[in-house]
Amino acid sequence: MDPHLLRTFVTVARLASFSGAARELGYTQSAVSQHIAALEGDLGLPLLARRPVAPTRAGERLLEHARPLLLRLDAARADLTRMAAAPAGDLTLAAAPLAVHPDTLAALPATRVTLRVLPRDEIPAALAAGTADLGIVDGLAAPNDPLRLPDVAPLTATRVAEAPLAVHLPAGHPLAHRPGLRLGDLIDARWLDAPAAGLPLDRLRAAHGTPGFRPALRYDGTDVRTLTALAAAGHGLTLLPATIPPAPGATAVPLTEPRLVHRTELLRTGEPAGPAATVAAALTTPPQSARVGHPARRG
Amino acid sequence: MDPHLLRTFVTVARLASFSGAARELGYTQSAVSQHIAALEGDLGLPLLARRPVAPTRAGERLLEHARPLLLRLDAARADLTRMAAAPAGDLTLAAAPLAVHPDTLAALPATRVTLRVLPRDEIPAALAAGTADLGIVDGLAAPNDPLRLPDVAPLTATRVAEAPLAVHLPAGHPLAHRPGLRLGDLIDARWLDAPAAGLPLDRLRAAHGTPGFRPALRYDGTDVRTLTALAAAGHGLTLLPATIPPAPGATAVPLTEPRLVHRTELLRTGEPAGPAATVAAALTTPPQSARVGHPARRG
DNA sequence: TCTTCTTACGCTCGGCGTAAGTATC
DNA sequence: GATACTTACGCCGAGCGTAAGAAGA
Repeated sequence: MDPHLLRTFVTVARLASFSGAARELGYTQSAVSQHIAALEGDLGLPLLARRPVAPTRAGERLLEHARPLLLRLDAARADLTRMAAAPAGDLTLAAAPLAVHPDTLAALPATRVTLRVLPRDEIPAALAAGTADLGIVDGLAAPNDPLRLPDVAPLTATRVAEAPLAVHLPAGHPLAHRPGLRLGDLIDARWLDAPAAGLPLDRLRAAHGTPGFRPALRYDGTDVRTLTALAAAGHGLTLLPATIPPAPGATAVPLTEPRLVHRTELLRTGEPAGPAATVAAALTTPPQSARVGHPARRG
Repeated sequence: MDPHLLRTFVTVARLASFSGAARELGYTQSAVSQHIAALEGDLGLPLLARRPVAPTRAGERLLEHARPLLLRLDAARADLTRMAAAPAGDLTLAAAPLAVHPDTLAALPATRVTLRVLPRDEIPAALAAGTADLGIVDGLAAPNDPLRLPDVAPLTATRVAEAPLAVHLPAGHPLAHRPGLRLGDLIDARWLDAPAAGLPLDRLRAAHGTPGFRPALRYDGTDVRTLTALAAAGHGLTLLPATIPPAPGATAVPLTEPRLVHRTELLRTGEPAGPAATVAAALTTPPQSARVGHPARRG
């Protein structure tokens, strides 16, 4: 269960080739073969079928363990070496598209800050890898509930804001003139599938406890204006924080049921220091802090 | 970043002693010293202060990474070796106290099942370690929201049931005759702190977004009847699923605000097989399934 | 001075590469 | 017979223990 062996195993499984993995990792074919043999011997299970190379059931299972394990291992190393590199003075902030909001932008100092907009899922990894010093993530949540975040490293999350939600519909839509909408009214509609820029449809399904919310057009970019424009053009509905204005030709109708909010949280690794601390303080109204990324996180 | 080195580091930090760690791990003092030196050299950071032995800031940070990492590594090994040990025929089910409900018990076959009641936090680890074949966990959640679970291994969670909530108060309590209660009415009350048997107070604070819910008596056991008895005796309030009858001398008043439910989920590792599959099927109404324990879990 | 961590040094064994072997297409 | 994984074997270095050294109580 040496990480080197696991890394080799994951690579072999991904490339479905021993020799390919050897090339990629800078080993000889022989070494890769020995790695896999060592793992299989250690666990007492065949992990890979040869010719063609494909994981066995046990191998599949090991992959599910190994991938997040290696991710966390890399994150740990990156986090620590970054600590050694010391405060650089400049600050990089990784933000989810919907988390970029006038209020948050106002809290930033004018200079020495780099703002990077990333899909929300990649933000914890960016923090863990040291690509960013602070992160702003967002998501759907019950009021005052913390967000659920991928667990790649020990991160501290602090509430920044919560906003009500609204559904963007083209002006001609039959429901466009309602004062408010329930999610249940919209299960059968076609929805824009924009997990990077907008809110993932899975979260809607989970919130309502049904399948449905069928995807229409998919958009993988991170541009929110594109998303509102697509909604205005009738390519599908989208649920956004009420702070986002609808594009011309569209209406934003408040969501009344269930009681969900669009929540944004500030994410940081360990204790913030230097310029990160000031920005973090500016972004967060008193506390609402909870540690995430740990079994004992609700302690 | 070899796991052996990490394990040594964690042990040294825990015992605050190189020689103690050496004894516990079966190394010589010298080897432990070399392990720590190797880690510090690799990361370029001092991790431990000597004399007295205590982690530095970087060391603290590494501990936060290393502990869950080693936990997952052990879980992976245990999971795989258990896979090798093959289906034993007998079935062990690890359940959180509040998850033991007549309905769930009715779904169990009469024989060849061992039921172990554990604190809810230990159940994922028990599954990962192979101490149990299936788990039943519970918690507070918004309706149709999945539970948040510690992330020690790739586990599959399936909804079993959701129940409304009720506050148990002694019969003489001023609020005991209300038809329903809001959580906000009870912030300043004294609460039973029983994280193993009942619901952790932290979850109440998170749900209501305030501190408060001050702990009165703490109870660390897993016996629900003890908990209801303590509430009846006036040692503090407690929030329980409405399916749990109050003890004599207490009343259970439904919780109306916020809209939370007591949710129970079935937990299993990988694909269920053998007797575990039948029990799993009996416990779960159609699907409501979501994978947990993975960065990509909301994919 | 005693305890505890560090450093020096030699040995062993794990793990890599080279090269020969074997199985599958 | 070509390709791709396995096995044999020798070499090097990582990592352990023994033992001597240094530093704090």
